[in-house]
Amino acid sequence: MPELPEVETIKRGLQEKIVGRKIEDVVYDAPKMLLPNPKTLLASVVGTKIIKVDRKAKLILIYLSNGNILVIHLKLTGRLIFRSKKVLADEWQHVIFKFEGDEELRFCDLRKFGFVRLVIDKRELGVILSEFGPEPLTSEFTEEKLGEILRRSSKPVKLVLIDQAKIAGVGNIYANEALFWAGIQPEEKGSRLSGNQVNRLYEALNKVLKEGIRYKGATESDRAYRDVEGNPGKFQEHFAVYGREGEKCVRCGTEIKRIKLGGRGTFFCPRCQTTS
DNA sequence: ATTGGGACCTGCTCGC
DNA sequence: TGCGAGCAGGTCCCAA
Repeated sequence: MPELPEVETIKRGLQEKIVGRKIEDVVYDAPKMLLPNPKTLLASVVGTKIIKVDRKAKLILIYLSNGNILVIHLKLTGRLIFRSKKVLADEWQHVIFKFEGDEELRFCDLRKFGFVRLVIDKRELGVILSEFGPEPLTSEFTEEKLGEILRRSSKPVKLVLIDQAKIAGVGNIYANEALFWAGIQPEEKGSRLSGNQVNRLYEALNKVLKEGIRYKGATESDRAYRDVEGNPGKFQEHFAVYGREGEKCVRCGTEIKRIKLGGRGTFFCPRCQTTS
């Protein structure tokens, strides 16, 4: 579910709500979501204060006063919802961080693929983060860099975009949308893109990621992404191709097609998106 | 070396 | 109405 814009929206919400709070307790009913294991994690977390919240790729990073860091991945259906302890339980809540005072943070996840991982220090965190490619919307990610990444890849361009080791944070929705706005067919090999296509793809990626953030993420179904207040995003109202198989292209009216690439649904306009 | 499939889980939607 | 197949925003692991 959550891709860069969704996780960024959650990060911003958490910065506002949980920084400075002291964690009084952690309760859970899904031990597999706590890494390396619940005992170790609880021992290091209970009693600490939250110093800082950050994001890298699709990971939420929560820095604690004892130097440890919590790394959270929401996978497909994870949510982090900040509530008063008095509010009725949320659907699928499995790990709850209880703060001193009236509030708590609920990690909800229908499919339980998500996890909270205890990371000991910045050195260990560095090892984890070094696996990721450049972060879009930062100075690390230039058009030249994107061109270099694509040139080195014989895979379909869409698979390059969602490969976290190559580019951080882009997932299925934003890859589909960016390729539409760039006018590139998803199966085209990265190495075959022209300079002009690379330029368009760079601009399109920036455009859709920024829009995703502006609309506070995309919520496709009622069991998917929510922000920290439990509200859905709005970017799904602006999808050009994702989930629109059989509907008309917003640009030329041609029917949107759906194929499978790397096992995942891939949507595109057969007329607007070409293979050069 | 790439690629394809299954696994991890749960629940909704669609076709028969 | 019931039932099975297919699908879902992510990622890891193994086999061909």
